[in-house]
Amino acid sequence: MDHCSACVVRNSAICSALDMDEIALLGKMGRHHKLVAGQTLMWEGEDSLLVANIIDGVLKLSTSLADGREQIVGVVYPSDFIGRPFGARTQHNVTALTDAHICSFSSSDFDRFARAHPELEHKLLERTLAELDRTRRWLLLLGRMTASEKLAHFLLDMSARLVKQDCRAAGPADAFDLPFGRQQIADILGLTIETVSRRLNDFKAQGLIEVPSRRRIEILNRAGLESITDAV
Amino acid sequence: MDHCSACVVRNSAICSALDMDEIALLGKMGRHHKLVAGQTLMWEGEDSLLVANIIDGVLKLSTSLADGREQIVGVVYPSDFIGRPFGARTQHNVTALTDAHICSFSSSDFDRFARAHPELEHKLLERTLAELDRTRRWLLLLGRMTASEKLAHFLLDMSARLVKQDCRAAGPADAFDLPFGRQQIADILGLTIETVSRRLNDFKAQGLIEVPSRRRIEILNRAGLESITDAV
DNA sequence: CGCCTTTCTTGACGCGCATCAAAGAAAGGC
DNA sequence: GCCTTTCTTTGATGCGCGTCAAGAAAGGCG
Repeated sequence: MDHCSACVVRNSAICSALDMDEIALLGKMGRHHKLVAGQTLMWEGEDSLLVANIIDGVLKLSTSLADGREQIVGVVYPSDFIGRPFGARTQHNVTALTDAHICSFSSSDFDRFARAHPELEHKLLERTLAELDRTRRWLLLLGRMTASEKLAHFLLDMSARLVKQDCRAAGPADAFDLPFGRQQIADILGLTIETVSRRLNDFKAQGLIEVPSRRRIEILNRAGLESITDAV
Repeated sequence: MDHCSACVVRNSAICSALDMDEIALLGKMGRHHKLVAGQTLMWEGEDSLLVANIIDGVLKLSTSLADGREQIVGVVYPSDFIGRPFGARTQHNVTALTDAHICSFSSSDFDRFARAHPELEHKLLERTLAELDRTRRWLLLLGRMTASEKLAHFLLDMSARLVKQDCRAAGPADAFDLPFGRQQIADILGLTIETVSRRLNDFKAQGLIEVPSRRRIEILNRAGLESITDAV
């Protein structure tokens, strides 16, 4: 796979830990893959057979209860890594939210390669530590915040992640398109779709945001949103 | 520090990745430390100056909001590892729940040593991946479970972790002492202390558990508790 | 042992968010 | 273009859990 030299995430994915020769070696084991929005790549509970780098698109990690209640436990973006190396069972579903490109490896191939390349493992460790920090902050959100606080937090977080890559000419500075529908926002924040809709309209009524189309958000008053998350 | 050869967690802590020579080297950098119950070892937001292995005792990781709401985001037991290697800021408070012994290292010493010893980093990676899996399941609990489901889950989880090390002669099989007070259980589950107390008494009234003293739990009907967590 | 502090329980009450229901808006198919 | 399907909004209602307020039990300590 000589795609690697042209890969758009080559300098930000974990591959950046490797030199040219190593990349070539790893590249031979990788398979480029295309996912359509809605497609599920891995299922909760099944053996962990593959891992992958996200080249393009957004995917969700989710778990659910027997009666259908669902919780999104992670969202991954280009250059992120998905899958569970080192022999455990997959703990959550992995589903594409948008059309996506990934570069996948067989778990066993990847595990073997990683153990032989400490720099790669180190990169993976740093990513995993950062993801653990982020997930722990999320516990605070789910366990202790009100619906408004959750949503304000969510919007600010999304703007931090999404604004840069959104280069629409017109419109105010803090504008972006969410890769989520209302139900998915609810599944991220531990709310119902109705509550998400209502609080979003409250924000609109307060002049904090504008919602020109279903998935588009424009932040009109960032300080106002921040004051909601400040937890006086 | 020649304590290492006599260390009780030597075969289960991350040190188990190392051979005798390496352990001796790492041991020289480590300092044995004693904590009393309630003592806070690290503070949210401060620079990450040390990491440590837990030798004995139980500690909590917690974050809080400006108005005092608190969420426990992790609980660590003997042989677990605490602190944030590789240069980030500490994201949560670390507080001893019981008297505790730890073996601590300066972050910078440890980072340098770890980067030079891939086997150690690998062990740390496996631990971090497992902790991330556990934390993500916790998201499901906080985001989507009712108070009773949360508590039943909690009790079963605690029994899995605590029963083995509790060798009190008398009493039924599934008996253990929690290292938590009611408030701490509430802070783990995203509830209030009153709700914890009420649901616990419900379980008692249903004959599922017995609570002979404040911190002691005896599971009388495990299947009954499990059916609560099954989410029909 | 008695006093004091801390922790836990119990009750009354109300709010926030879920639930149930239905209408409205956007998107996709042909 | 119209029709169907899917997603979102809006309204009415109710329950679960939080909040507020005592009171009871358990520890700690002189």
